[in-house]
Amino acid sequence: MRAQGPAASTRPPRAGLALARPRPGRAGILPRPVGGPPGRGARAEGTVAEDLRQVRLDKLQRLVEQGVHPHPERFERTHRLGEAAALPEGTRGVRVCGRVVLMRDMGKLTFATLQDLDGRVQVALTRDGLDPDPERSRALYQRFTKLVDLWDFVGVEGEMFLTKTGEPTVRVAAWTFLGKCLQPPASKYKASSDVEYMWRKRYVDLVTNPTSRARFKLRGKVVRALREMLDRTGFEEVETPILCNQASGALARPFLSHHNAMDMPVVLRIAPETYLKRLVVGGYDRVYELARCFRNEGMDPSHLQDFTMLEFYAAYWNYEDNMAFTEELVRHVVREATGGLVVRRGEREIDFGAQFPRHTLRDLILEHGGVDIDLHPDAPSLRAAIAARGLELERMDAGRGSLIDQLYKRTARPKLVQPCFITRHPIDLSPLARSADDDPRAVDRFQLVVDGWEVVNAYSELVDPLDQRRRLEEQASLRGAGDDEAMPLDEDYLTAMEHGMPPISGWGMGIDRFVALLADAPNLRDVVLFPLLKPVPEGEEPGAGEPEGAGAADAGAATPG
RNA sequence: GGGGGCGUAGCUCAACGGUAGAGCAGCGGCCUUUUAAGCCGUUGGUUCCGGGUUCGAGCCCCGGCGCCCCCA
Repeated sequence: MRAQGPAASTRPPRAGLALARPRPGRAGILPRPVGGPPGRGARAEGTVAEDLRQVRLDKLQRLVEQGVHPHPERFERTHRLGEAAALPEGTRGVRVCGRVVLMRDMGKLTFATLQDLDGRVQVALTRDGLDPDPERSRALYQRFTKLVDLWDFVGVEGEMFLTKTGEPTVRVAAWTFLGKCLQPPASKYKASSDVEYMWRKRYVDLVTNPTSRARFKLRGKVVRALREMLDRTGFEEVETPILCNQASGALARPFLSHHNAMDMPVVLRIAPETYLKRLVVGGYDRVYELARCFRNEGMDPSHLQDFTMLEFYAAYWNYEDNMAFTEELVRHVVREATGGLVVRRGEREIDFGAQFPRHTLRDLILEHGGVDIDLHPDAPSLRAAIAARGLELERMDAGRGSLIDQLYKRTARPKLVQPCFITRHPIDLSPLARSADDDPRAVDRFQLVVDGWEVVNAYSELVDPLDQRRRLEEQASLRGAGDDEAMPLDEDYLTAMEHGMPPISGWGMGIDRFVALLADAPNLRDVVLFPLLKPVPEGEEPGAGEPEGAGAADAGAATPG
């Protein structure tokens, strides 16, 4: 606030109105210790950002002094901004509101562009057009040009007209202040390309970046279309627990937490699967859940620790019924959400219109990796074959199922660009899937892979409680041996199964992945509103330079070493 | 875990180891049809943090923080 005019140091508190004031402990008092570094003269207090903020606070103050409420309670609009922009010339009584994102002040005429989540419209204010009385009109006009900043909210009322260049515009007869932006706006027109900034400050990203707005709009459409078709085909939506006693339904490590009142450990679910299957026991024969799930695992562009999975279960279906349904469902959603069946992804085009080809896992690995897994019924034999091909896998000491999985991910999956189904997974990797009638080592399972990403995973469910117990015991022993991805034994689930299950086919889709595919987003975090990031102590950066002196007291343990 | 990259004004970005700059935003002024309006003037810096090398560091070295990408 140096040389910033008279407003800098005077901020009389407004009686009655809770006006924001500068955060305590920020600007102001910066006692220079005696032994401070030479050369750098006494700095004025405050950063540029704080100065800009103060300018806006002062404007808000002046609005209040003019009798304007700093936080009005409502504004009745007749149209959203995009709707208004489509209105015919001459439409009267148009009331619209939104954020001011552009302003062009030409003295006695000012154009501003208002923006909301899905549209924009230009408005025009003139010095003489805001009140019959010239004096009052001028005052209202200046209130706008002097006291409204970019990113403030305003409402206007007026008539649609076309400018010389044909732009639909509201000729403003009256305007209302609706909210102040105290922070200096990020940008007038250029969206940030810094992903960290986009993720940490999503609210800014949404204002500046039309691509982001489109992605989240697409996400909404995808979810709506999924729900719509499931509801229409007789599925019931339910909600099952996120906090659980044990993690089951997938091979993954859970997040751990603790329930204080019950003094017991809890985990966050890694999948809703076993709960939904309990519901099938209870009579829900078509059931689904849009389930937030949590897996405490490594991070990469196609994995989130906190993600959304859609699971559904259909009694009396097998996995082949489900594959047919999946193809319909996916096509329906792609068409509803994108308007077509061909999706551009980077340089590639992905065609959801064609029949999805079906491959067995064995064929894919044979084709791309040169190993025939059917010739190697046990781990040592398969391991030798892999080594003979000169392939290095991350966990060569793993069991046969895991070796197959690694082999597939390494050799075949990256090559699968167009949508395709993969079937016949090894039983070791599918402890909850029904084994194939013609091959006890394989299960009745399929995955849908698009552009190298697994989007859907589904199978004919294992409904035999005795077989289930054997397989879970196997998993439990793996667990005992240190594999913390293996599944723990879930007695309650086994008991539920013993009450009887019909044939079931279950299905799961990674919503974030599917949306990212359709949105051409390189990273799942681009389709999650607020992805988890490490915190950055923002603004409260202590220890500004002086190692000794009074300022050090609040520094605490900010920087070790 | 290994390798590579990024971090400079509110925002987007410059700056051979030699005085940290531009555009936009902000502030003051002019301007009644602009479209990232224009013109004149002007303010604004902890170069992510901490050490080191050097006469001199945004740049080189070491350590740390945050983020991205790739590999196992």
